[in-house]
Amino acid sequence: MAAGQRRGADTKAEIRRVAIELFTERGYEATSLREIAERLGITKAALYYHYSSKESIVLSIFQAHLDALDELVTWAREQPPSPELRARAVDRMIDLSVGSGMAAMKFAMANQHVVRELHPGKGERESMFGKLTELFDILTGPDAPIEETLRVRSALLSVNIVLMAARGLDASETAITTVARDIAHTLINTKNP
Amino acid sequence: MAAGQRRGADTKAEIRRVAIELFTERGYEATSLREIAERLGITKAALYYHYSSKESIVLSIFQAHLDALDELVTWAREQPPSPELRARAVDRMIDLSVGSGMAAMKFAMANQHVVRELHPGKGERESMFGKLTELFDILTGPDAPIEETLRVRSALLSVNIVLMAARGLDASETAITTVARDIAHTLINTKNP
Amino acid sequence: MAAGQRRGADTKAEIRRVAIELFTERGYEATSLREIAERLGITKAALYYHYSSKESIVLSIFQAHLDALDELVTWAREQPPSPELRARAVDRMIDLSVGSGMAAMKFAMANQHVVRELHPGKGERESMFGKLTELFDILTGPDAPIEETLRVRSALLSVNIVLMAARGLDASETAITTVARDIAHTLINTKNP
Amino acid sequence: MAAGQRRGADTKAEIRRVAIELFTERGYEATSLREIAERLGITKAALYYHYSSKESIVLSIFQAHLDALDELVTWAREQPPSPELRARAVDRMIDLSVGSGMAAMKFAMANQHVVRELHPGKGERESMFGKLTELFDILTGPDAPIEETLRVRSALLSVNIVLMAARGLDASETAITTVARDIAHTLINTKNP
DNA sequence: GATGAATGAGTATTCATTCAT
DNA sequence: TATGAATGAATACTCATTCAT
Repeated sequence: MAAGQRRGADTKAEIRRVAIELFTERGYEATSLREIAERLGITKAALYYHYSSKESIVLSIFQAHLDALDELVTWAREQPPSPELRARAVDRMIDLSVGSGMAAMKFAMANQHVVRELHPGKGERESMFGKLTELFDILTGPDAPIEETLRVRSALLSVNIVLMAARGLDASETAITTVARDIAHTLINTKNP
Repeated sequence: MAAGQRRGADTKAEIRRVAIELFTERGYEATSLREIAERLGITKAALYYHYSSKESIVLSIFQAHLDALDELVTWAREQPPSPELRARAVDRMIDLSVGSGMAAMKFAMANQHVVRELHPGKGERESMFGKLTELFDILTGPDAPIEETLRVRSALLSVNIVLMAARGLDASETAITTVARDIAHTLINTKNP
Repeated sequence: MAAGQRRGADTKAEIRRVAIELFTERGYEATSLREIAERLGITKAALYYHYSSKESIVLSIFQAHLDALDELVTWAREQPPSPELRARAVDRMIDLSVGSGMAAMKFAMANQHVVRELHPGKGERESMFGKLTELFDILTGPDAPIEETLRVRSALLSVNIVLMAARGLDASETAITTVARDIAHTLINTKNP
Repeated sequence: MAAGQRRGADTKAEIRRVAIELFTERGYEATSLREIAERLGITKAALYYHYSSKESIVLSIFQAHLDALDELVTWAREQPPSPELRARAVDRMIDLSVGSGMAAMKFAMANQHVVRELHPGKGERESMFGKLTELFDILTGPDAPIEETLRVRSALLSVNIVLMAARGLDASETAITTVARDIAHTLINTKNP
């Protein structure tokens, strides 16, 4: 009984925090809004006061990451094709995963099909995978040998693999990105044997 | 009239085929048994004739992969610690992903939390992640520097990253495993700079 | 800062106007207070400053109409039974539907079950249908043949049918009441063939 | 506990029966599927086994009526414009309201906005109001005086008014249609005074 | 080897309403 | 005169599962 503004803290941010945690741990569909609400000690209806849908929570988690990726793609598109472009792109890609980007990254890996269907803006190209693909294509032309293509793409995804490797290991964020950077640079500098 | 034995083909296998496809594309929870049944032109109840639960379908998809991993771990455990152990383990790991193993692999990546909770046998150690962790630990002792640990683990997971890189690219299985092998060996042979 | 007294116009009347419009078009239950508030550019809570409940909005729309009907019934009750009573009652009934009465009428037709449950005063007799029934009974005694009863009642409801007929036709209020009056008088002057 | 086919009777028809009753009495939105299920002694999920949505229940109630109206319109469209066309159309219109048509009619009056949004087939013209309008237009050309138009339309709707008049009166279906027919014919034969 | 009919527990979402500010 | 933040109860709908036939 009795409604009104009870919690002083930023409820919206709290929701995001708990949601990303549960979505990542147990999966998006396997996490119900009831669970999120319960864990926060609020009602489901309160969630809806702050977010208009389950999907909109995900979007709010992802928007910053998506924008950053966008900026990276735009930047890459404008670079003249040079031997160092790959190296710099790879570095910037890894930079996306620091701080809050890391959480977004983990969420994305744990919920690939959700991310795949997440078109925050208007069209197709707006999706995460659309943007990644564009970046891939900028760094390896269409007639590069498949092995090279795969290696360069893998370099850009190096954080992902290290993140998987780090599960259960409590490695610091620094350790993770350091190794990822290392791997990435190794990959783009290796020629096929 | 005369219901029963309609489809001569192996219905059980058909179910598995469709299920793995949908589970991988749209996610385990996001795929309902109704969808699987509809796509096969049978009823939900018929699914239950062949499989006792949704989870048991997943298990049937995974069992072979799990057994193979088990065998690999057992083998590794018995090897004397030698410099080539890592190389041979990495190769065997990649061998797990050929043929039907590849589908299992993809499913696992798309549904990590499902796999994490899948204990076909009795205890904790029986889970996929439990086994992987054991393998990890065999190849890098507990006092290896974190960077080395991460790199070796990443090597063992190289197929995963190449699989992610290959999305939308129609690379052949051979191309994928070749690159994965390449990456893996590069990783275990690189010393920290 | 400085919240409060923003809209000079009569907010209460504005609410009533929008509410009756939406209630009539989309139905009472199908119209949420959120929609009304949004269309007015105010908050739901503001609605509650002006009206104590959703039902009370309806009541405020209806009260005048109900009072007028009340007066008509009281008047009819006191008339000596004469051959012209029906004619005059029918005319007064149609007079109820001019001006703001027309909107109330349309609302009532579109939301019959809401009106049926609307007892602004105390008892049963206070409801719109209770009052109408009383009027019906005054004009046709209990032993009139059913056909006559139906015809007289229909005469009293003639505006309703013309209103239904006029949908999508932009007929003037005058045209509508003229035809209704016409029909009503025809009905009470026709004997069963 | 224990599922399976418990009720011998035609559950689908039972659902329709109870639904139309409640929808008409209390309104479509004001009637929940829970209420319908409870009154039938089944679960909500059982409703969904038989009908795919709340709307589809309404459609199943309405389809026959809609088809009959369609046939009437088609017939009217093909008739040569003759003085008797109106009379015959009006009669056929009233015929639509006998038997199960009467229930559909009552439902339609009590839930006008639901019916208005019910497009069972493809386009706009498929809606109940679209069809009615077409019939209206066939019987009164576009340049008929508004009074005549209203009167003819009212004639076609005569059952509706008598139905409203009959509320609380337990008049037989025959009495209702007889009076409606009477009124209708009176209306189309009256010239403006 | 399969189906038709059902269930119980759950899901995301919406609504009218409240109240401290 | 209003609003921001919340609630409790409901809603339509879906899902994995069951079992008699």
